[in-house]
Amino acid sequence: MIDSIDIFGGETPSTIDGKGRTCIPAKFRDALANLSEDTRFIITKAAPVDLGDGTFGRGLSVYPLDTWAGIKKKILANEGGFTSAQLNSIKRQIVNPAEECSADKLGRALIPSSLRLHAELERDIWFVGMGQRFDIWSKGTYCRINAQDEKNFPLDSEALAAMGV
Amino acid sequence: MIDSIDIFGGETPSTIDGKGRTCIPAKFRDALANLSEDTRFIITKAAPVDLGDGTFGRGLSVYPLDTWAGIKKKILANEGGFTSAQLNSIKRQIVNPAEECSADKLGRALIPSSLRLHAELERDIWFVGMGQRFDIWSKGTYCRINAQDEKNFPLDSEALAAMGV
DNA sequence: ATATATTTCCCATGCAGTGGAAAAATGTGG
DNA sequence: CCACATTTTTCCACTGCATGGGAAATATAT
Repeated sequence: MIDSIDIFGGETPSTIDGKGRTCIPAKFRDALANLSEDTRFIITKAAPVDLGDGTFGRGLSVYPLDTWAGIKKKILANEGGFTSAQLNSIKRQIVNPAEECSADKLGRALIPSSLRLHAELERDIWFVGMGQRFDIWSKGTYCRINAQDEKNFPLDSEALAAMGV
Repeated sequence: MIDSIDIFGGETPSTIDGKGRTCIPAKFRDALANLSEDTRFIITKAAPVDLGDGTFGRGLSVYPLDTWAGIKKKILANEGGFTSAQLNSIKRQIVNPAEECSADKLGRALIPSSLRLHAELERDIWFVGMGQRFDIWSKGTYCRINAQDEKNFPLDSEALAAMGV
């Protein structure tokens, strides 16, 4: 059973060129085209990941236009029941930085420079399918996140058995 | 689904030159032109942001002429139901400082010196899309706001999950 | 009335973003 | 293992935005 949270999957290494463009992996492009005629998407900041050494790994999240519209609506309607100070903080962190983008005829997209800077994307990057969205990380950051995950929450047989793996 | 609150989006770094001029980012100019033939706008003081150390970050908010007219009308009609002392305070804080501006033929606007001073705009600044308006912050203030947001209300998985992210 | 400061307009320049072509790499089927 | 198709990367040329400076026009002060 494939449902709507299974749209984007898999990890794909890629690169960003000197002008900040990157080739969206073909399977993600196909998934976007599958989902809707409108293949535009929204790029924004991903939730920072605690690297365990007092620093945070920063990356980007990419949503199909409609998916983002739904999320934004929920945030603005404060479905999480936050205080107004918290809600403003959330807006500043992920709603305001969001930018609408699209791929050119060759499947490339320009990552807006402010977001490129935020995620420290220079050359080598990873695309990571996350179900209803996909994330973009610099290679270095993604390596550190993986190492931290392994140390922090090792997947032993117990943990896996609890989920029928 | 794109609606009227999605006009201005994204963060753009820029500068103010020695004459107090700044180039309005092209996408914001386009959005203004899209919205109405009259591309004038209103600049006023933004709501100060608590920086957590007893100080406040001050910036500016920019509204299309029509949008501002609607907001001003609501304020003056006291739709918020404030006491008259509160209402006067609100007027002094954001209605009175408001100034009408426009971009020159090259897309640059002169920020009135009183507002420049209020927001401590010197050289490096950020334009931040906020939906129906956009804000202008000095680079230093904007950095402090972001740092404060992260410290104060980190976007962890819990917070985001509450909103379907 | 004259000097000084402020604002507006225009030009020149550098650089970021856009698009296409083609080479290189990768995957696919025979 | 080879031939072919697709995807990804690199390269180059072009457009348009951003930026700084000079000069004209306007306002303000002396």
